Amino acid sequence: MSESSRYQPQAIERQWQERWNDARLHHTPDPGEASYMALSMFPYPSGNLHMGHVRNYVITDVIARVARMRGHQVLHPMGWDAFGLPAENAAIERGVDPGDWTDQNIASMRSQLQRLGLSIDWDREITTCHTDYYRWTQWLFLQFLEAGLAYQKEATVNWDPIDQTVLANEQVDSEGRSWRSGAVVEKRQLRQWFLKITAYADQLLDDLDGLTGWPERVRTMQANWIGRSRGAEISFALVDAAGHDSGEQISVFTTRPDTLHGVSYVVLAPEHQLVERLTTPDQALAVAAFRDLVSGQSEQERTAEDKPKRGIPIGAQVRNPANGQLVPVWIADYVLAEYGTGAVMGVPAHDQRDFLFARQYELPVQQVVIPAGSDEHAFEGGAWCADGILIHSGRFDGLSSASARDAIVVAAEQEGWGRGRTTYRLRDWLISRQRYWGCPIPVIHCESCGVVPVPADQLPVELPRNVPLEGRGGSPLAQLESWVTVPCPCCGKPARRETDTMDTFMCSSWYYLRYSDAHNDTLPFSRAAVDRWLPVDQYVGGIEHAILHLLYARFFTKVLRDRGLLGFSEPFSRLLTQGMVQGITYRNPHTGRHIAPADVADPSDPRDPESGERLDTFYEKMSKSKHNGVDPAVVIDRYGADTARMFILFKAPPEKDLEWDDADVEGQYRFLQRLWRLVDGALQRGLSLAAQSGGVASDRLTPTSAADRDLRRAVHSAIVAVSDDLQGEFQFNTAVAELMKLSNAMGEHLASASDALALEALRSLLLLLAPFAPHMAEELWSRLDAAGSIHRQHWPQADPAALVRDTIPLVIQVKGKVRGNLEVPADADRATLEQLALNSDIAAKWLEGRPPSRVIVVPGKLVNLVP
RNA sequence: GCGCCCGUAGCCCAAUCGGUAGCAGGCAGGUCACUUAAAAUGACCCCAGUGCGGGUUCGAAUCCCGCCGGGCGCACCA
Repeated sequence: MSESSRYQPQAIERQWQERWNDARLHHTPDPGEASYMALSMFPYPSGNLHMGHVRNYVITDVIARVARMRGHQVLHPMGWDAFGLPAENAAIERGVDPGDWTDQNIASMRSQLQRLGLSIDWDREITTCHTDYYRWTQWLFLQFLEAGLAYQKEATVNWDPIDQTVLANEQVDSEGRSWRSGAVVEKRQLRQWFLKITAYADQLLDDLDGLTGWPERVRTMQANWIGRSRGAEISFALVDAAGHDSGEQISVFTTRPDTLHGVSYVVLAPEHQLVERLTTPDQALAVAAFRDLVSGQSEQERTAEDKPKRGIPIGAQVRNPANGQLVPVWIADYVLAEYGTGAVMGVPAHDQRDFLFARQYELPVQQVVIPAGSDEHAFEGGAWCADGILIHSGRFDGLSSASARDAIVVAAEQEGWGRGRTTYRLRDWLISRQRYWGCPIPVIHCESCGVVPVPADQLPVELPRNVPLEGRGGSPLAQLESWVTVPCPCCGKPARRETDTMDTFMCSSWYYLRYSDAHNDTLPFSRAAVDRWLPVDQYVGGIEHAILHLLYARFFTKVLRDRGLLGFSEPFSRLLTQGMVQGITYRNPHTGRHIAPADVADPSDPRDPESGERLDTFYEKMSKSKHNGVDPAVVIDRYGADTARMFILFKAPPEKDLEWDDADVEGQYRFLQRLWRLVDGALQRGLSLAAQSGGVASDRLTPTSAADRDLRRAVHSAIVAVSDDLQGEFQFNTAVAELMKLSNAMGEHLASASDALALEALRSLLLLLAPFAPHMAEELWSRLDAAGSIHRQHWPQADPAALVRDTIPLVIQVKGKVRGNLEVPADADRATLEQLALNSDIAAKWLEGRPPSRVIVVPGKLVNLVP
């Protein structure tokens, strides 16, 4: 008989974390038949753990723990996405070394993380800014270079004026703002490094169909981003004023070759290379003025949809290859130089943009497609953009749009004026950055030999220390003459190192592979290790990477597969995108100021502490500027990690946003205290799990009383429910609710149950609790004298016999309305159920003696009598 | 503009295949018990008919159509 005790999470959590650590409990086993990799998106080491991190890692931890208990060999690692601008900015602002700053942040975040009781194998920790990691990032870059998938080119690129570097297209949002700094990006012409992601556009798109374990919306977002459209490229021959072919051509891209006979004009992007050459002298001044006007506009202004379309003829004319008709050439602001061929054919009858343009400039509208089974379309509302039947199209008249598209492409190819072509919205990935704190691009520029890769045995190209940083223009490395000048690896003559560093998304595009073989110093990872652990069985992270990181990682995987470095095509089998953690936010609607919750005297009537004005109250993503953040450390200090974990899992389904609520945290804490007292009561009674190695002999589990039976049913239905909630879709919130339900049932029946059944219930409850509240489960397990760590036990199995009921309540409906219940034998067949229902008082009362015209029997559920 | 997701008690959330909307769960609120009192604890109670309007069905939160509200993605991509 032990003394009664109180739940004191601070003491037990610390103690168990140390013991687990000493016992190497979370050490990764050798991979086997049932290998399972659970992975959270690794964090940037800002130095502060926030609630979003906590949610991410707790979710993954529960998944890892359940997988272990189900007998899998589990790899559950963690690392740091450690290159990036915050470290460099800290260096500029405070003069600290970016490497030291980052290492300190990592140390502090690691210890914050460890307080959560995560079952992470820290032996495989990786840090992208350490040479033992980025050496391999460079090595992989050279693989891309060798495969012809990395190249330099002069291009119009996005320049972030705040962060003073270029950005990839994926890193600029639809408003033209940088994903990091929020600044509106500028366009600059620069020579930059690119990875040829477009070479994999088809695979990246087509393989999305196989990613059935991914949220639909992430797949849709990637498909939209890749933006494949199939169509044709068609050449229009230039014709001079005298009517003779000049020998030059304009090539347009269209998805609607079936509308070719309806072309009224051809439009070039104002930046198109041919514009200067084709403009006739009489139009030269006007065209130059128009081009100036357009180039002075931001992309935002230019692509705003409600803006009127503007254009100007350049004086040239071209011949429509399908019907020989001569049409004028224009330039217009709505045509983009970078997409397709930078030129389009104007078909006002069948394209809304062309229609508006033609209206404005009084260009002819020639209808060539009509709705099937109808007369000609009226053009009051706009263009007819759907498919139909061709008219005014010579030999193609009468064909459907779909077959005309094929037929016209065939004709074009045979007659040499066009071909089928597919274009993409996706652009090659711009990976060079003009910043210091990144992975150096391992190439050397030699005047005689050109771009020379740094030989693999000379990797890593180490980032020099003590570089002066002021964050103003140009690559900081370029100023370090002693570092830049090196002998060419080919010819030995003096040459210059590349001074740009890589986009940090390069580092995060392959880190998940490194975990499989984290200490390999001859390769980034061995093929055997990576193929045994990967693809990641369950990946967990925020939706903000739906395109960025997740697209790049998929691209890397496919390239490395084609290089023979790994044997799979997709890196992440299943993806869970967790929702945001939101804090309660108070804002003064007039001043727009955010007020900290601590300064709000009465939350039921929130007032501005200064002016007394009523405040708006809502939930928003936690952030410093809104004063709505909750520090995980404070919560853990007060309630313990188990409460924090339970709350976060319980409060909302994992993929939905979670509203932080202190009262609910309190409630979760109370639940854990209830569990503690429940087990404490069992200890008072003298119960012990010491004698049980594999469980209780089954004959002793045969319930002999109603309380026993109810208890056992509650236990086993909880096992079924929690197991289901953790299978397939993860529903942690309902799983925790099931634990509460079970503890309620145990509170009711445990005292009157036999020792054997009470122990079975306690044992099951703790096993089910273990992934969620690992410290408490372990502590209570040990207090009950059970052998070994609870985290080395098998997940409990439900006994179907315990779920069987003798009788069940049968719902009696009359005309679909519930009119009463009938207690019936659980195994009764349809006919019996029908008879029981018909003979019941309920039937007598509601049918008033008339026999029903129809009887619907749903065994185990209900009987519906339809009069 | 196009596409996708969501809307259930005061609040957060449940509800296999369409089958008793809450003996799923929690928070908040109320009453009572215990206590000198309070906290803690326990027991009980209160609260929606599923955003709105139609339809299909014996039966709809669930399926279909149209609205309203909120969120997200794409957006002059030819």
